[in-house]
Amino acid sequence: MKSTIKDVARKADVSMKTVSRVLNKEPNVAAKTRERVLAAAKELRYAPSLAARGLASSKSYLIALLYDDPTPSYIANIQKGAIQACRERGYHLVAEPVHIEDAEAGPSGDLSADVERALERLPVDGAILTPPLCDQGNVVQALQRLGIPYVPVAPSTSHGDIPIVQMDDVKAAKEMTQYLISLGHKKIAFIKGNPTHSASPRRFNGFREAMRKANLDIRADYVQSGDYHYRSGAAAAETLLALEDPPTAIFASNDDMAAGALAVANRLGMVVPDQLSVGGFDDTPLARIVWPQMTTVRQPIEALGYAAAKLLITPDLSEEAVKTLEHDLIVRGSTGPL
Amino acid sequence: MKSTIKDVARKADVSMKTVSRVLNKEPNVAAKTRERVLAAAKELRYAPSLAARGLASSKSYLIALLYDDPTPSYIANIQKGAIQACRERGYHLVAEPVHIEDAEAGPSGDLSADVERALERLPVDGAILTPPLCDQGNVVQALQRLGIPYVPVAPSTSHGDIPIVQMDDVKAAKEMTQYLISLGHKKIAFIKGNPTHSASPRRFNGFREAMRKANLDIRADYVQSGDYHYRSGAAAAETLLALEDPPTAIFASNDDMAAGALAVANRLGMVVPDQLSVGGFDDTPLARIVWPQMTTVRQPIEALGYAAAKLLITPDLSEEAVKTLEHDLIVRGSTGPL
DNA sequence: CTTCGAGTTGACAGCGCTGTCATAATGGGT
DNA sequence: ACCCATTATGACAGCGCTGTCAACTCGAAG
Repeated sequence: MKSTIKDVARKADVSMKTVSRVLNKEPNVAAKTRERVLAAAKELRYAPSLAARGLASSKSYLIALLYDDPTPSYIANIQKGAIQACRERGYHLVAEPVHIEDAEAGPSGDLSADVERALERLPVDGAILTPPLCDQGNVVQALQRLGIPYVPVAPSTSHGDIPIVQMDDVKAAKEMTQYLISLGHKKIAFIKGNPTHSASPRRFNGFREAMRKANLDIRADYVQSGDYHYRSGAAAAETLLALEDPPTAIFASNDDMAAGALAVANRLGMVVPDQLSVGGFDDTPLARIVWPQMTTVRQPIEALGYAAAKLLITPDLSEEAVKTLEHDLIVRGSTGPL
Repeated sequence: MKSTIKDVARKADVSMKTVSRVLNKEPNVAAKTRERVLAAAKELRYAPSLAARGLASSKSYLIALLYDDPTPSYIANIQKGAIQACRERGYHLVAEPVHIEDAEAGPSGDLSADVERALERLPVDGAILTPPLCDQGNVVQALQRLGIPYVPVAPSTSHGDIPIVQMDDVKAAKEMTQYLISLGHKKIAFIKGNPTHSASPRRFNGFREAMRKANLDIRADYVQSGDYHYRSGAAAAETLLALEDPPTAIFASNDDMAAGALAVANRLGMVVPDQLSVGGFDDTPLARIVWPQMTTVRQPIEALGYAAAKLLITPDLSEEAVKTLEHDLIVRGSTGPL
């Protein structure tokens, strides 16, 4: 039923090794031989056994995606991109959720144990480390101890010479802010995200830079703290809009919080964007569901996943260590001229 | 560095085979020997190589999750449950997205080719088939041809003797409807979902049954068609609320559409739930974001994934072929007495 | 016509584990 | 004390593939 290399070799009248060479695109195979082998393989519907191949070559053709599900849609997109890159190269993607909470239990780092337990039996060829895991020292150490190459996605901490993929949060936040300023807004509020998330300070910095550059000062009461959840965005907006001199624009550092702000504004009877502009970040599905549809920043999430997997499978030494992918400012109805 | 069975065997002063027996929980090993082996394995931090094990036993310890991403959060939850089941049993989960659209291109079924290409090289021990893939004949055939056991999650079509996991959509929809009726509603509208999705007719049937049972008739203009997206729910609600004799309750067959309905009601200045009750289905994150928070049905999605993976790894012959998991009616603020 | 090297191919071992089967130890019944 | 059934253990082959290295082919240079 299931054909092996041996069958193909016999059919093509060559040695198993030659078949192997053809299948692995090794050099030094006569074109004619290659064709013959390829034809035989095709006819027999031959598919190599990853297990055997892995055992013999100590490669597994497996990439692990390590994550701690904060935002499912984020991971889903990373996964989508990563799988595409894997498919194109004959690899497969195993999903490995890791719970940071577990780690808090013990000082020795249950978290890294979690990673090790999951990966030491499965000899993956590489791991994609998504935020916030990429900033967990013990996870990184576990990976290094196991000798598994990894690519951090959007890490905040430095990873030495290891290549990383990321987007430019600072620049994106700056662009959003500049866009709001260009609409005539001067009283712009900012809702910060969860400080443990590496992107939070970067987004705030982008906001700050843009404001400084435009010579607008940032009032302390215009800067609210949130935790990336809807509710915190709503709470922040309530505080902001209850101020004596409320802002004319709110830039929330993610869509959920922006949606919360939008809902509060709507409830207070404010007309968006005439009386208040609201900007978000991430371009989640929610951004198109709320009314009015939200102006936000589209992260190249899928592309990040793709780039990370690709980097793992075919390390591109020619490229620089830090791969920064482009974002987009998506202008929709929640922002307007003052 | 990496220890093998040989090392453990030497350390425990037994044969490799005995180590293997202990590790695989085979019978006929003296308790004392078992302990010795276990201790040695632990000390050496021994982890079996899945590749070698797979090659020798023609098992891969890999389960595939086949999906065609209609709702990312649905798959994310299935995946979460499935991975948990896998972890508990030393298995791993490989994610394999399959695009139905591709299949529409050719009549021969590019789709099944997609599946085959992905799985024939990776000898997974089983596949979890999520909707809507579980209703695609060619996918099922491809799996059968490859001899890969599979468990369909919430399929609409029959799968013979193959065990399936599902929830009872009919019953859940019935319960929601009965709940609305118990609040005093008689004029209840229903927004149908995408008819190609297997759950759609089931949910409508549940609604119908409950109405019939309560001797309430279903006005034709109270039944709207949607496609499970927010926008279609909004459109349906606009139609419904513009009727001369509008309904007092709207039951949308998923949360996105219910959210659309809710938004329309809010925009029209209707007070929910005083003037209109809205029920959803799925308990997505959105259900808690909208205002008022939505009454909905919580699907046991994660549990479905868990059960499917478990069934694949350890087929429980004692249990019946159809495993129906319990849902919950989650009552929140979007529904109230008439 | 020989020599040499690049290009091409194959024989063989072995990756780490488990299945098979043979062997050894154990223990209860006579 | 002896036998046999049962349980416990080990030797060995081989899963399907690839790495190593030796061997062979062939045209160009000497």
